[in-house]
Amino acid sequence: MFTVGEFSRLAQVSKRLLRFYDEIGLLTPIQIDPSTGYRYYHAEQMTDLNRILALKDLGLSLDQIRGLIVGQVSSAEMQGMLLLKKTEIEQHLLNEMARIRKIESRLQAIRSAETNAPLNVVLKRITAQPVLSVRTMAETFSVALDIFSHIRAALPDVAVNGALFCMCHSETMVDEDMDLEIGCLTEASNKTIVPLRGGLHLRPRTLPPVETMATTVVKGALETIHSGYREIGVWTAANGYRLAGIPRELTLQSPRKADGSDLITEIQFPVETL
Amino acid sequence: MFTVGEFSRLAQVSKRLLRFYDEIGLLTPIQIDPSTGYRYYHAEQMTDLNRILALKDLGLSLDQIRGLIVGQVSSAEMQGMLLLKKTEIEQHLLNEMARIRKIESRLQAIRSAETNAPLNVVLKRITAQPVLSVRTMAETFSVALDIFSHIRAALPDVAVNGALFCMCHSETMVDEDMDLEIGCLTEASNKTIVPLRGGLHLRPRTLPPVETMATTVVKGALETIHSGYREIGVWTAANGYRLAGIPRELTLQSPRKADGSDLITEIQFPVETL
DNA sequence: TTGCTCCTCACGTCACGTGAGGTGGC
DNA sequence: TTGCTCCTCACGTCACGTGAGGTGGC
Repeated sequence: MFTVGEFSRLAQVSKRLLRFYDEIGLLTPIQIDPSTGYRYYHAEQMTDLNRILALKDLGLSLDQIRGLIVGQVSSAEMQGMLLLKKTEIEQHLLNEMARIRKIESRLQAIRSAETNAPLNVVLKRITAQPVLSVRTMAETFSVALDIFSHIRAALPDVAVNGALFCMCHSETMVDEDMDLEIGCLTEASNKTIVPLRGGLHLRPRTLPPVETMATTVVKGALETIHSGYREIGVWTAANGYRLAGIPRELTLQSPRKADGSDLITEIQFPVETL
Repeated sequence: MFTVGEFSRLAQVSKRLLRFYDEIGLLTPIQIDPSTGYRYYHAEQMTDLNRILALKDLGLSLDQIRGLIVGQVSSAEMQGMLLLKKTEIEQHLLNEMARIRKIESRLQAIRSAETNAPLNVVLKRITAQPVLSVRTMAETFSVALDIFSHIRAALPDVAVNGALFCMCHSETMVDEDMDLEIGCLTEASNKTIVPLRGGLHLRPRTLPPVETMATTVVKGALETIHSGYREIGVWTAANGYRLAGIPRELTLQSPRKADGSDLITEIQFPVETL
């Protein structure tokens, strides 16, 4: 029979841990003095404690361990739990390795540039986006700009909220004869069709969700937006990803200055791991 | 200018996160309505948020990130933090891989035995142990048993507390001509020398700490204790460790029955990773 | 009026660590 | 009496998630 202090020293765990396991009913001392509340442990309980510690070491939660101790679990269920835990840890390992790659690419960037460059690219999971949009062929870039202003004219409040977007469905990234989709974010319930100047119509649609988007925010006129694409390209290569799909450009702030230098755009590019 | 709801949708994060980052001063909206408390975010703040998310993605804590944002950190310091984080994660990876090996060996044990065998072996870090001990050559096993009973006679209270231990310093694990160290755990302040029957003396000493001990608890007479050693041997091999040093046997409960079947012993075996 | 968004508490999460404040036996 | 152990609260950790309960504008 050992007191908490003795038992904790022999087991090389903290007294607090023993009291805590008593409190949550994981390991109750065989005897508790009713007047003083002193806990007394028996030598055989070391086996129980070891079992708990071993299961904890496998990564199971105390709740799961209690389940194993009280309700007898079949070996099949035990296998299931362990397999589940194993895949969980394996997934975790992959994430951690990706994290290391990111850190390394960051370190590389610091060393090569000797500057604390802004850290712009972030991975995000993007949910399905209800939009009102129009898809059309644009021979030149100014056609796209015209459609933008037509939308702003038709939906003045949207122009303020800055939820316009643009996608280029063309395979090649040329600046002429582009298959463009242009529109604005909306709610799922909005099913209206909005006519635009020039005979085009905004129609309701839902952009599919994307598991991993590499995103970055660019401030400046449309002509400078390629810098954002370059940044995403460099980042994905350095971090073990590859571009996978067509990008979206999201206007966070429409320009008010004549030169468009106060435009703020978020670029979203689907990526996948190599 | 966006409200929390709009900004959270655009950024694909929760509103709670934005309010929380405001609360802890990580990302304050550029404007807060004094009467309603409504938060308003500017499009440019998306860049700040992205920076925070990117740093978080590297594994930095919000506290560290705030440090980076408020007090400008030099690129050298940044490198230091990232390198530290990287080694931290690498260590973590090793631990997780060891955990997977343990799970696999557990699964193997379940499948081969088709039984939910007791899970006995636990790794522990053992601190330095102040002891009173005697070291001597024992020709036969019964000499060791005699020394045990001499110690119990000299220190009756220790016999109750069950803190006797035994180590075999001999290289080979034969049962004759063993270089034995036998004694009991004590406090660091205890510097007494205890004479035993037979002319031997217990002297104060400190057993060195051991980083990783594979430990198991065995109930039964001394003759059955080899089962514990076998268990540790199998376990270490299956989990990617190797025996490294001399084991300790710790008596958790001295036998009171004549056949010694109520003896409870903990075996501690130093191990290291392969 | 109904529905929608906004707000501020404030508890819950997970497995304990760390005092605070008090007691009992040598 | 001093020192040591034991006890029971109860807060802190980390980064939010999740209601509860109430408000303001269409």
